[in-house]
Amino acid sequence: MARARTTSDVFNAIAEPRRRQILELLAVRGALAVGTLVVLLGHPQSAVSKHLGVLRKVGVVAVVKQGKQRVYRIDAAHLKTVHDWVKPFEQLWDHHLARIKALAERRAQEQTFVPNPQQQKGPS
Amino acid sequence: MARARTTSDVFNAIAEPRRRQILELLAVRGALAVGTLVVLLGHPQSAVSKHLGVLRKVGVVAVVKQGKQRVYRIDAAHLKTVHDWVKPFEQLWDHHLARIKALAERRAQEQTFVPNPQQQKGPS
DNA sequence: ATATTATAGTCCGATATGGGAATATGTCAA
DNA sequence: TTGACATATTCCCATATCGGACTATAATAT
Repeated sequence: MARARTTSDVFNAIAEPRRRQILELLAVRGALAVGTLVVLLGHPQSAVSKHLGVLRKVGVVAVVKQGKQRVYRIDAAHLKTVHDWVKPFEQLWDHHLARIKALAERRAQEQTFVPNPQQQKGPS
Repeated sequence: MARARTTSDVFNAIAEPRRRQILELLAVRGALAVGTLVVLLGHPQSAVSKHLGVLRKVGVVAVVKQGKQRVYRIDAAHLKTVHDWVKPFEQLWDHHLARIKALAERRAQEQTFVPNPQQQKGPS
């Protein structure tokens, strides 16, 4: 098996910096035609279209034909997926949990509970 | 150029589902030795170690030697990067912005302002 | 010193990029 | 119809995986 498809997941889709940049622009300006994005980003049209293609397949952006242009806008629902995932980690940096972390670290030793030590293959 | 390194970015690091799973476990249990993770995840030790390696290089986890075990814990600061990035998009789904989106879409037409139409190569 | 345990790292192979160039498709205009 | 414009798609290629099997390294026990 190789690396996962960029179109398999929002997480994979936003791993690419340029794709994130596109989303940022769409968020700020509301909706943009490909040509506008090409100008704003300064990347070749080919690249922009391909990135938009990935974002489209994942569902994080939606298109609307408008004459010969295609206007893209964000479909934030899928970004919410990412948000919902990181959100729970918030507490780990929000509060000064440094001390609690240290505590957990010490506790990890006794808790290590390795039921089946040195197991090379996963269980059925 | 090919795909970006998984170690280049937190975004790239968390693109992998198993890596996300590891972070979830570490968040809940506080800190865990590799062996424990191997058991909990059911993946071969080799794979777990490699994923931990990626997370380590990105800085989202930290290790502490404890005898012959290595106890990993989350270093949430780097996850905050992701959080800070998606956060601004929150408003796009929080409120029923459907109408506003539609408005922006219509507005996009006039606003399309393509200063240099059909530009295959990016500017210097 | 030697064996054992806990992890990390290497080698291999199949696969999915992402960029550039060129081309295809689709839409409107004359 | 023919042509120009806006986008999407295809080709080619260098590269970075991810998993599995195996090996190397480190720490502890005997």
